[in-house]
Amino acid sequence: METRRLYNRIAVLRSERGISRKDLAAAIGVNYQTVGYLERGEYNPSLDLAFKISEYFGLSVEFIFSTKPLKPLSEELHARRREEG
Amino acid sequence: METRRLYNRIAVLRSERGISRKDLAAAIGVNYQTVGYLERGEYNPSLDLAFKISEYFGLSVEFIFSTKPLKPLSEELHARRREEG
DNA sequence: ACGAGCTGTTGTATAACTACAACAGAGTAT
DNA sequence: ATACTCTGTTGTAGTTATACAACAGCTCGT
Repeated sequence: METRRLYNRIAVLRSERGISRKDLAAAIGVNYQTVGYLERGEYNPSLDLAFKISEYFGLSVEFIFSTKPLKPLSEELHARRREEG
Repeated sequence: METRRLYNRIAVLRSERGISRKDLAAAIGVNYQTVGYLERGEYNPSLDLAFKISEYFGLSVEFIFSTKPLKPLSEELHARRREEG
């Protein structure tokens, strides 16, 4: 299968919560370099790992990972506030 | 990483829609035996493939795949009807 | 200036996923 | 009975994901 490159919000979510790659890696049970690979998009996580990340952050898989480039959270939230008050 | 075995509803969804493994495989761009492996839970899909399956059925990744054994759709729906009318 | 922690990168090795070919069994239709 | 489709299974091979070690660059605090 010609693997599509997927996009994700791991770096942002991690930074928002002020945790290091090592912390996240330990929490989800992978090597800390693996987190780096994922954040840089050098390869995609397995579905199992995607679920672990999703569970850790308490967010859906689709919120964290996407087949299309992700807009910054700040933009999305700001736009929503304008629209809906 | 000791990979967890994940559960999925691929076989049911496919059967509901009356499509064969070959049809599904062609639609999502994998070998038809791969669909068999996934349905039997012999291995987990990559996140990319999980997204393709999700897109194909128009259902969320979490609806199709789960870390815990999935209740039959019939049971879940029936229970909901009882509760909510 | 120095040490400590975080990040990016490179390299090698193993495990997991996917492709592909081949065959057997069950079911269905002709 | 024969042909056909679908499914389950086995085997081999290639690609991708993960582990682990090592090192360089950066920032921050001392």
